[in-house]
Amino acid sequence: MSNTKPAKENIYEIIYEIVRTVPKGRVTTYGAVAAAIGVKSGARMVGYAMNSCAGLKPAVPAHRVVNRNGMLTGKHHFSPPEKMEQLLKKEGVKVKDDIVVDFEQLFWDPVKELL
DNA sequence: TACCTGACGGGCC
DNA sequence: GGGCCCGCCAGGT
Repeated sequence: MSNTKPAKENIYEIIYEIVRTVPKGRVTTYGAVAAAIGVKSGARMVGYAMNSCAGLKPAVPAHRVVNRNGMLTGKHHFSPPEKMEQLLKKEGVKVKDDIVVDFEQLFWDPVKELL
């Protein structure tokens, strides 16, 4: 059937695809990705998907995904956790105190781009 | 099988 | 203006 909504089995793949669509030097939020997949208030699910993307190929730039406050809440899930801010800094994103500097300026809305 | 936790967000008091 | 609570979905124990 013309399922306008993808099977929940693809939800994770959709999330990974969107996260991979984030350009280098930019960052997005869980809520933005959740809204992009059509799951409102599903930010939790997005974060959970990130945890499942560890060691997944192709690699998902989960380090470009931060919470609404621009804080690297999921850095503790990296190995080592410093890898997250290291990658961000390496891409030109300034991170201080586990928070993305000028986050709103580097914020990249997948919904806006996908539209 | 059922309960609880978990990378969050938003609304309400 | 700040703090607290609830809601979402899935996976693990």
